[in-house]
Amino acid sequence: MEVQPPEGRLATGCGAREILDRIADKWSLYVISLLGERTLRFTELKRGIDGISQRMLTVTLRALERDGLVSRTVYPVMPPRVDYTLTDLGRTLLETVTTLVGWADRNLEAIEAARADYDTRAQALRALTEGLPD
Amino acid sequence: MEVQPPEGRLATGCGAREILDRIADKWSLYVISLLGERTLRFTELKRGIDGISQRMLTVTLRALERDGLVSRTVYPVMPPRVDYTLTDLGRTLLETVTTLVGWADRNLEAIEAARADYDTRAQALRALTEGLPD
DNA sequence: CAGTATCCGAACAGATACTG
DNA sequence: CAGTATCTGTTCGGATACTG
Repeated sequence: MEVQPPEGRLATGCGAREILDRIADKWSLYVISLLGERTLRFTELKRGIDGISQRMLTVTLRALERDGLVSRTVYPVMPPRVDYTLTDLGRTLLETVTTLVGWADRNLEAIEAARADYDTRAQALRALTEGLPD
Repeated sequence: MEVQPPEGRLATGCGAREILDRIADKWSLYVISLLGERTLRFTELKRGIDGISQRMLTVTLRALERDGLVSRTVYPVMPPRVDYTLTDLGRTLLETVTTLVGWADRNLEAIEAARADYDTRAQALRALTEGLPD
């Protein structure tokens, strides 16, 4: 993978925005992270992603499959068995996604502190404005 | 920043999910990317992010400010002037975000090809199923 | 097990009008 | 310039019921 000289600044105007919106949502990030470790079945993914509903997992997996990031293998057995794994393209995303997820994990407290601080200030400001004439 | 041994697997269950959902949306990513280059004013950001509405830019900036990723400086002049810049915390996100945005940019075509392929297969499958008895 | 289908409330996001 | 406020259509996403 070489450097892309003609890129330079962000292509905010082009179709990259739509792509980003697809892959950079919380469920997709977690699916990619988990599949980065190994191939998983539907239920394993569901158990691995706390709080995801069956519907959202299905929707997310279909979108990732459509985008060519995840491949889906159906075994015609009873009970059914479906394996999900990252494609080569999907694997090129893995490092970035892992970094991002790790960042969120490490900076959880800092962000929550910032929020508490912001909320306190906002409330203090509101108290000052309270009952003031227009 | 040292390695975090107790992390190990993904903390999918904890509050990191909510954090990810906040920062990993298309507008936040673009705002962070742009502010990574330099401090910008509201209108400069708006012009730099193609397709964002005034409302969404405001909402996004407020959220990023609340999370302690972006700082907002108001100059009490007329006409008003407000500068937005990344905080130290925000700057720790920059490299990852830049990588992600760059990835989306570079792989636009591959993804669109995958989609076209998927859609073709889906349609072919539907054609086979067409009019079949239950 | 691995889904699909449907319903429905909640959150999101654009358009528009107004303001210090 | 840099917003806020409001209204409204759209999408998201959970709950539930059903299936090969």
